Amino acid sequence: MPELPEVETVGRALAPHLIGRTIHDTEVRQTAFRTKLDPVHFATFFEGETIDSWQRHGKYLIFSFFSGKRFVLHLGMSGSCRVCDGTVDFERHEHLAWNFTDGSSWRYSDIRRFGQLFLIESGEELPASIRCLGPDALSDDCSGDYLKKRLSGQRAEIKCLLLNQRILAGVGNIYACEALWRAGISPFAIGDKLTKKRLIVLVEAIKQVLRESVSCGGTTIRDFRRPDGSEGKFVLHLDVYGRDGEACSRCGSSIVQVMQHGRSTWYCPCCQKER
DNA sequence: TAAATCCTGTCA
DNA sequence: TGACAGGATTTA
Repeated sequence: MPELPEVETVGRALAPHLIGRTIHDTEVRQTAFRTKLDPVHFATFFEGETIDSWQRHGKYLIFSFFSGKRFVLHLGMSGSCRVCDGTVDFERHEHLAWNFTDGSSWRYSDIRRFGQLFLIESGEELPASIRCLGPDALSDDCSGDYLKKRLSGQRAEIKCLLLNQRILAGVGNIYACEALWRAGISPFAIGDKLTKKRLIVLVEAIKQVLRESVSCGGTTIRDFRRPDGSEGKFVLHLDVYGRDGEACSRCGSSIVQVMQHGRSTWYCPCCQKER
């Protein structure tokens, strides 16, 4: 699913259609997501609420209402949103709708239903899973200094550590592979053993690849769609992800795919070094 | 720290 | 038909 650039793309595209709009009612066609949804609570929570602002932390979108309530959405592996006219037919995996008083409708579809939705009352704190997130990967708090301290004593491989949202929020499988390639760091390097100098390079690579992807509207591998239905174009700029057998664009060696703790990793064995 | 799990779809 | 898919949590 959506990693940081895809979530940012969704938030930016939705914002003009949501901010300042008032929800008239909702439709719930499916309740079984990662977080089970109570349709009655869902309906009463949103009715009459007007959206004030949105923000993103890692892969989570947080919508705030003027009332002080908040709605947190995580797109899981296959979640996507669109805004359409309220009279438009639901698509096969379109499970939720927020119908605005102006006749438009915000739809949420999620093929695999791994999405998470949290309804936060005014004054209530965010769920622990969000409070425990590491700094957003694009924020100033994400620095070589921070990573050096945070990875101290971490004996896992750096690829796996980058996927840990409690360390850094927003990086997923695609951008972990891409950032490590850009930084010339092996996915098998042990977190604790990376020098501060190399972590500074890594942080810059992470931010660079994320920013470039945001400017391309994210990466579409298969499911991801921007709210206007278009695909994320960063797929054209991937150097290693999904490119096993192809030549490394830096050194010409063959890109290799391996399974690393249950997730695919693509890397160049020649120019990505453990030390 | 690793594997299993939630679910549907696609590809080899 | 089985393996795998952009994720995160629970369990062993």
